[in-house]
Amino acid sequence: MFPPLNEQLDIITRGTAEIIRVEDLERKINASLHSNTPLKIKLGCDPSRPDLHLGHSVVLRKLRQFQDLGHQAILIVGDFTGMIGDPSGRNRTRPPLSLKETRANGQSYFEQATKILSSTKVQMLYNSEWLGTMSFADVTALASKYTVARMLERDDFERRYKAGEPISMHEFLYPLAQAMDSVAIRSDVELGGTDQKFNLLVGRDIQREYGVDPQVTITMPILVGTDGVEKMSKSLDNSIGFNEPPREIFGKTMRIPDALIYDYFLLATDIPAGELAATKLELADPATNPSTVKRRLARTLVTLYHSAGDAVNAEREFNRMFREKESPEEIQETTVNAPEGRIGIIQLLAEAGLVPSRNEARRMVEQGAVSVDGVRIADQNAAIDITAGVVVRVGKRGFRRVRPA
RNA sequence: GGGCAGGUAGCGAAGCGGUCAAACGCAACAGACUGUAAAUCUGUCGGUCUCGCACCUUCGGAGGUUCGAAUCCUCCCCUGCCCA
Repeated sequence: MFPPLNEQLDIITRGTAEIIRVEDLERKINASLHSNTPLKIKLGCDPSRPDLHLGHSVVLRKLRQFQDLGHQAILIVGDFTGMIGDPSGRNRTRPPLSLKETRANGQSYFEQATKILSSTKVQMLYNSEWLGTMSFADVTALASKYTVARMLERDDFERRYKAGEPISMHEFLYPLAQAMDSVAIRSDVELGGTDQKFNLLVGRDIQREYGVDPQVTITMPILVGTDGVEKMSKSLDNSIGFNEPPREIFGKTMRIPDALIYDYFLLATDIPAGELAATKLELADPATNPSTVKRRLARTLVTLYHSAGDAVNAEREFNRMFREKESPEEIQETTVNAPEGRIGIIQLLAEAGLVPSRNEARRMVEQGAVSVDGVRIADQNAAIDITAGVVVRVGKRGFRRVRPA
């Protein structure tokens, strides 16, 4: 039922950043073939950030490949650590979650992840199940198996330590907690981004300490965000989410720097190797207009998360807005109070929710970013007649259809 | 427990009694140019209006001194380093 070793290795190796160690992987695959049992492939999920984006898809896609080879995918929801939160002074962006929230987020994670994963060969577990029952003595015993010096090997810790930035004790516990997950489920392989390398390796060491055959760690390259600089992340606002509407996925993709086109094809789509190579050549050819390749990428991504039909529509919409410079077909509507049908432009922008403050509205008008029904409004005191309903635009992408209340 | 150094707008970082809504850099936003790319140039970047060198709310928190405080004092909270 499983493909032969070489075939498996070929697929598993493709696109990875690092495999530690390949010999272990071969050994495990052979054992799996021999006993006809699937390998357990672990992937940790962060329930505090339940919106999946293309960055997550890199590693999920790899997991999917394991599933297709007949192996068992195991998603570990880090609800236990999620409930503790992150009380370290610097990072208050991770408020503790309630049990209910972590379950809801876990469920949402699952729904999104199965846009890529096969929903049949996947198991989802919450790590509070085993971490929550550990006593302080258990934790101490676990902590005794790792040294501070080794913890400080982690780039992130080392940097912060040298820079005099705070590191809370519990942060040292996180890698150990993750490692306990690997012990608990006896994972054969753990997947993660290259930024997770340290944590994954701790898993190996701790498994060994607890008499479990150490997992193979496979790291995948980090997908750069739409800004072309930082790693893709929702909080940096440079991500493209699974759940975003077709138009957004298409538009955001078109806005990525050209240099990223190939990486996105490589890491975030599943186009065949041959096509990938052709795309590389195409991009290297000075006669190619990168925007045509980028359009193809955008269509591919929309198709992946929605449908081919949605991709066509999204592109048409895109052309309409930016090539023909017209308003989009569907615009969010609001109503605004306008005695006698007229309203000041500043008031209008503010009430329609197109700007966060009236000062911002003034600035936008001043800078020539505002138009009503396609006509630029340069006067802050302009009174707009909205009795018939108007389309108000701020900047490149802020549209709103406004009618009198 | 003791000593020292710090906590300023999204981030980094000046300011150290008035001319501070607070220099500068990054990020962000808008305009021009484009392929809604990048790069570049220009402008903006706490809030309100009667748009003024106006008013209101900000410089870890709470009080206080002063005509006047981000700047001085007191207490508290938080961070780093050193000593114990």
